[in-house]
Amino acid sequence: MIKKKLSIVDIANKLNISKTTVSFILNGRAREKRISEELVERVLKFVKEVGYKPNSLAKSLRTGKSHIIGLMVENIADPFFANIARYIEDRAYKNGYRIIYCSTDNDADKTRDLIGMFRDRHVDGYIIAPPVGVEEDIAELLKDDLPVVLFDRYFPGIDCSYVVTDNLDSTYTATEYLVEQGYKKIAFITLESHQTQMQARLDGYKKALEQNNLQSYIKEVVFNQETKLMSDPIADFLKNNKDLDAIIFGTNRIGTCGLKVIHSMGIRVPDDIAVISFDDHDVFELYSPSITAIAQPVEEIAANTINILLSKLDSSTPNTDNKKVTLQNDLRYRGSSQVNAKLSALK
Amino acid sequence: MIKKKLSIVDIANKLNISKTTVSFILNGRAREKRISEELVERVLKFVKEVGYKPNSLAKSLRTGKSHIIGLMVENIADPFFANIARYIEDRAYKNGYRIIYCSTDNDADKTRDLIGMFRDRHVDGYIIAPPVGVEEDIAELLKDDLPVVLFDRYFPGIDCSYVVTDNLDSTYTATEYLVEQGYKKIAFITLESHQTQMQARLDGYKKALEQNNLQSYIKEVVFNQETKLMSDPIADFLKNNKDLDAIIFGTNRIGTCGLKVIHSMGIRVPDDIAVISFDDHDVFELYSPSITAIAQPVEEIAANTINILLSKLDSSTPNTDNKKVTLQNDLRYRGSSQVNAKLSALK
DNA sequence: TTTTATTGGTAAATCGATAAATTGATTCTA
DNA sequence: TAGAATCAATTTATCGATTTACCAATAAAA
Repeated sequence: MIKKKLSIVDIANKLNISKTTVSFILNGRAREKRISEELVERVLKFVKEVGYKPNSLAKSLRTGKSHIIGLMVENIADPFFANIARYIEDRAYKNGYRIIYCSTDNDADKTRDLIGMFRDRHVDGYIIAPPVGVEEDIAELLKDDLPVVLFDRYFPGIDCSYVVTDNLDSTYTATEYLVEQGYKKIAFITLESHQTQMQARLDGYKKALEQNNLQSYIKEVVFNQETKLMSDPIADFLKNNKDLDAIIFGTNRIGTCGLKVIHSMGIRVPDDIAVISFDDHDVFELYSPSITAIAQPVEEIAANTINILLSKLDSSTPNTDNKKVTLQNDLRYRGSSQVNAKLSALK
Repeated sequence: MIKKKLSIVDIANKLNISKTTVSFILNGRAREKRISEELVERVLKFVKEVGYKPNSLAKSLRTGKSHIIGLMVENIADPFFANIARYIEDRAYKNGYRIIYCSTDNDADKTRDLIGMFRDRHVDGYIIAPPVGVEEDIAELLKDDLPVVLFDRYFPGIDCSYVVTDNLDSTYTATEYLVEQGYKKIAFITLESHQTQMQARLDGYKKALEQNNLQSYIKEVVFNQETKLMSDPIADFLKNNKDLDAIIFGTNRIGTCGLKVIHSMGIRVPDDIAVISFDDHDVFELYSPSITAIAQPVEEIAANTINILLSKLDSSTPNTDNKKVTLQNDLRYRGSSQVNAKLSALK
């Protein structure tokens, strides 16, 4: 007893009318097409009765619209991206859009491949946290007039909508804050990356140090899913720089990883060393004493991103210029730097 | 200069051959269809030259296969689900499948709607962490011979493949462990839920207490995205049960939330109270002293799930019986219970 | 009276692929 | 030498929708 799925033709046949009429009615074009109230009702009633739902593949093929948004994040397992994905998914869903997502791993080749796959699935819009190396592919999408919004990072040379945060300013402020508290040997441990946001974070740190004539201690770690491959270099770095009095971590991932290293080396926070991390995370809040963090406004980032895309997708709004949004981060001062601040004030 | 996308007809016309021939060649059926080597090469070369890629919508419409897997998790922002999603995505990608995902929020109506949407997009297979209330919808999918794998929970009454962990056994062991350490007033704080896995966790706790003739202290909290709405009831519960000496949390979400409450109330772990949480999380490892956790084998869960689905999708393997997998959890003993254990041994 | 509009629809083309049936020329087989 | 098989593709149907073009009958306008 295989219940074959009904098609619009079946509906039309059952009602002895043409499929065109059914299509018009189902697409709300009945009035426009002057179809009688009586027939409209009869069709709607029947359609509801048998639970007919139009095949969206066929629909997409004909209309060119898929009502799917392609979302490319660096790694869906990263809480920062997972939270953004969650918010975007919700807003999209409420607007009749679905999400196909994938993780790029910051791999340009993989990303290129994925963009290609999104294209031939005719996704209606693209939300991308792009890795370095896909500039041309993004440019290509734009050239073909496809709606694209970048987030977390962007390409300075390309005129494309994006939503980012003020990374430089945040690390600058955080570093200045540490300097004011009396810290002199402040390290910046970050991921090796040429992405705009990571560069800006580094630049903010450098700028603050330069202005205060302090030496910089920079450690760039290659990202790896395998935590150990990231911990070991950090441990080495700390061993070689025993006199550091503060560390700023460039991402939440490296922050939690760094904390584990610090922990295992028996270094006390903040008595031995003060810590600030980019991105907030439950770990930083619950660490004892809690860790100062640069919190990105996750919801705001997501909301801005999806809103820009939805307005591009909404054909009723004129295709305005690309929106470039930079949001402010929130420096959440917590015990890890403050307690020590008090201590050092007593010295 | 709008570069209209090429179709198979354009290719055929340009080469003065039939589109069917092109289709056969592109689908590797050239030999089978005895098409001359020379022509095959000419077509492949040309296709590569102009960068033609078949429209997968049209393909899906005709073949009924979409090469998309529908993934439904409770909440993609939950690290447990995000990590599973990540692994599944990778394996799927390597096998030529893409993922459409969505968060159910454990809402049966929303889930039903999403299943419907997956269906009319003709996803090839379904991976679902199902909320209570969609039994019939799952049964319907199975009746129509669609490949489905459930994970994290399942429906005892439905013959469907699933991958879960031994929840009952884990909380039983954890509770027994606390009892052995001398704890007497052990609370179980969990989410209000009728899902199999949550019930099993509760049952394991109850079983251990009963066997030891101890009183149970159970607090069920309604899940809410808004953390405060979960912290307040927990705080009330703790205030009303000041003499508790240990707590087991039913999920990572409620565990971190509970820790924050404990923290803000000035209760010390493990000196005042011992803590064990279901699901492991960076927070539990980094908390000081670190917290014992029941770690679910995330990768194994994901690997089993996607493997079962892929083998169902692989038409070459005969459609065997449904696989029902129960994996063992890993009880990671850490300071939060051990340190106190030593203390209480000294008393 | 002829033209134009309105009414209430329908038939056929189209989207871009795959699958089934067919073709005409040659070669093999009984 | 009639019939079958092989070759190398081609023509046509199909998937399930939307969209364009059209139609016959009547009413209104010029």
